[in-house]
Amino acid sequence: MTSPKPAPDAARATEPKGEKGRQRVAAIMAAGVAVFTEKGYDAATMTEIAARSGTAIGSLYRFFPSKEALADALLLRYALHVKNALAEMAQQVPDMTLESVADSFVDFMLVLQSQRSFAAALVDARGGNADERARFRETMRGGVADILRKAVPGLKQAKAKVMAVVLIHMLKGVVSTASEEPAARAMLLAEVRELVRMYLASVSGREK
Amino acid sequence: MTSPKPAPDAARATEPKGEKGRQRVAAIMAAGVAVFTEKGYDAATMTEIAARSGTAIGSLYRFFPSKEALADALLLRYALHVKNALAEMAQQVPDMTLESVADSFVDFMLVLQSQRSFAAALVDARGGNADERARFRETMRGGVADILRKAVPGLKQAKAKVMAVVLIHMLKGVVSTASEEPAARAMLLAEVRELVRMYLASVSGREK
Amino acid sequence: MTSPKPAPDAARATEPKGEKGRQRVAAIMAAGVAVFTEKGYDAATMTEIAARSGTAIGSLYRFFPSKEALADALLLRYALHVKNALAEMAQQVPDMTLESVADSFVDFMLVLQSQRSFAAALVDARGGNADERARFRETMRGGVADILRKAVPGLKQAKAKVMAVVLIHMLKGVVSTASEEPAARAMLLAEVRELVRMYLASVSGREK
Amino acid sequence: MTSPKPAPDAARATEPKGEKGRQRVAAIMAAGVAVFTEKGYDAATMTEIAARSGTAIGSLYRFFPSKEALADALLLRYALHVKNALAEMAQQVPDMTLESVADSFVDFMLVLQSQRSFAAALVDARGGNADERARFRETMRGGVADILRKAVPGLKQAKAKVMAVVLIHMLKGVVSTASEEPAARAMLLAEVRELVRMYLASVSGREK
DNA sequence: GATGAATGAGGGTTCATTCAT
DNA sequence: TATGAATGAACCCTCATTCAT
Repeated sequence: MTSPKPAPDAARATEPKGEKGRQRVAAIMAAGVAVFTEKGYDAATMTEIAARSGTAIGSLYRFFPSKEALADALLLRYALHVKNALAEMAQQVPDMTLESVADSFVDFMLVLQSQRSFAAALVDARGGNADERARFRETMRGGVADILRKAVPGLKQAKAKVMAVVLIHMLKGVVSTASEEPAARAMLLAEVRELVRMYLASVSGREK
Repeated sequence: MTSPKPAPDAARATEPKGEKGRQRVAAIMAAGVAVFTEKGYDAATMTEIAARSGTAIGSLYRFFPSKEALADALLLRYALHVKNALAEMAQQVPDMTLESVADSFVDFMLVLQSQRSFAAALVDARGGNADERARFRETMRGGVADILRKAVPGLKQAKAKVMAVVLIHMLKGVVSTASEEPAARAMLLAEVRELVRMYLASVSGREK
Repeated sequence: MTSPKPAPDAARATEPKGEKGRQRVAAIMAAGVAVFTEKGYDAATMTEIAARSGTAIGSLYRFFPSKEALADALLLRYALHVKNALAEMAQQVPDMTLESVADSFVDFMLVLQSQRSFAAALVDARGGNADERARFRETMRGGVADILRKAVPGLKQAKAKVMAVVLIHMLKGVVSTASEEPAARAMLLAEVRELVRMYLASVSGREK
Repeated sequence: MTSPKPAPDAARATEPKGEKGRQRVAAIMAAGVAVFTEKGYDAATMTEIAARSGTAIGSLYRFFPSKEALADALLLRYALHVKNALAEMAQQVPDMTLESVADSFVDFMLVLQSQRSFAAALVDARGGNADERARFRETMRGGVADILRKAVPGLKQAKAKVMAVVLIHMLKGVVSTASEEPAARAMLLAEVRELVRMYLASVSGREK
């Protein structure tokens, strides 16, 4: 299911030869995440991404043939990251209480954090390829739904899917807290944590 | 706290003289909402907004001295709208059960719906002035917190504020459902409704 | 047959309102002819055309929304010019000897001259829209064929068409002479003149 | 008159050492002809020429220090080709009738055909060095003029030169036919053939 | 010598904003 | 005051050419 060529045309040139190339690509992607996050897809300029990554504009285009291709590659990488993290989490679910699962979800978002906020700029906005965005959403929902079904025995597939959507949305709130003041932020996180626990607990009861 | 000049420089020229001027401004704002919603802040062009509102580009600039000013004015008007709606809701809270309050919140978002999706283009994205966006957020949070404190006697100010932030985030999920298929959407809405009820109910118990 | 909107999308904005606009368009077209002639379609730059016509680049694009549109408009105008000139010539043919007709063809090219050499840059090269080029060629061939049939009674349609193609090609030679030294040029023109006469005379004999 | 270094700076590095180098150069030139023909001088890219010839871009630049140098070298080679062909033809002229000579000219163009159409991309367009183009033209004219003087005894040098120019132009028409439909093309070729015969015959009479 | 990654000037095009009419 | 033609900075992207390996 995880083919070696994940995205046919997303990042045509993301496979540099030498070590140097890899570093360059990494620098570009880092700068891309930064700029897309700060400015959003439209307002981000390839020139700035090039400058911030210490790359000549021409070089940037050698690795990513278009702005959209760069956004897609970034999104794809993030999607893979998330997918793996969710898969890993899924394996540990059997040994966890429902509460720990809830907390794990929140922690999961906290870890993604910075990367996540950039994803918001690309996924929720008009950034990059629409298919790529849809694919990403599906990956995320599927992964979360899987975990839910393992955490809550007897949970029906359809119900899990719906819950996943709602849960993911709630978790996005975790990321939003980043822009709050530290004091307020701590309280917000605690509140979200509580809410997520409550949500999971409630299903367990309802689905029983 | 609410000074008579809510937005210092948001819409410097929004005070037209005659009836005609008011119509102009209304037409421009309507077109602005439409175009910003469809294309997002960056991709929206002043030229199109002018065209759609039947206004000459020069006239548009007489009323709104910049693209950002237009976005700010739109946001401000929306904020007022929301503020009033929340205030109205606040008055009815005393006679309502907690459950009805929860439902009202969801219905409130469903009513905003279309306007809301445009706000997303401006608030959550980088559209317009940052201060204006912050002000909007504060208005929203304050209004919701007020309602919460009326609905849940004994709820502390600080707690109410935190809950408001979380609740608002949850409610944004209502708007997101607009992009889902009808069938899935109905289920999602029901789920969110349930969650909001649960959230309010839980506080009532806890805070007691 | 000559509809008021000759080319549906060739020069969308070539109809300026005021006298000033007309002057501007004229200046742009003149500069366009000059630059396309000197550099050829590909090497010509919109920036230079703008500069030479004393127009800001943005203004140039108001009148001609793309480089191709400009080339097409130029070609269209030239085609119209040629069409009219040929039509006019056709009317005079009945009263002319075959020799005068031959000379008229040559003179016709001499008059076009400068315009013609630019057309070469657009018609014979890859300049502008392919359809536009094909249309132009057909116009030219049709016009010349008509004249031939009037000048040579009994000339069959098919034969006239073939002759037109050959004749047009010969006449292009008239334009090429422009790059020769004056002395050599005069001789060349005389030679071509003679050849054209001979060509027409020969058909008269053959077709008789 | 024909110095051993015909083109001072045309192809500075066209003298490879080993057999391998010669193959390289041949491959590059072949690819150059192909790409220039297909795309025209401007649209042709050095990268594509390198790729099609299986050469690294760096190597291509070792042999041909610039795009213009490559075009010039190609043109030079073509000029030599034409020169030889004309010289060969010149030797056979004494035993030929004027009609056969005329036909030979047409056949000559038909043989060049493909190569010729590429030359058009370079000679008639702005490809490569202007001097190189002038030199090529002179070569062609001289060769044709020589043949004419052998074919038509008593033909004066100056007259031969003028005729050569006209004749060459007519012959270019042969190449243009390539873009016509087969049926039309055959008729066109026949017509041109007839015209060339007529032209040569006419001089014989006049110059007598 | 061969290679191809790196460079950056320059090209076509858009659009927020201004200002003469 | 209303208008919309005019402006030009800035954007995305290409490609001839260089040079470190």
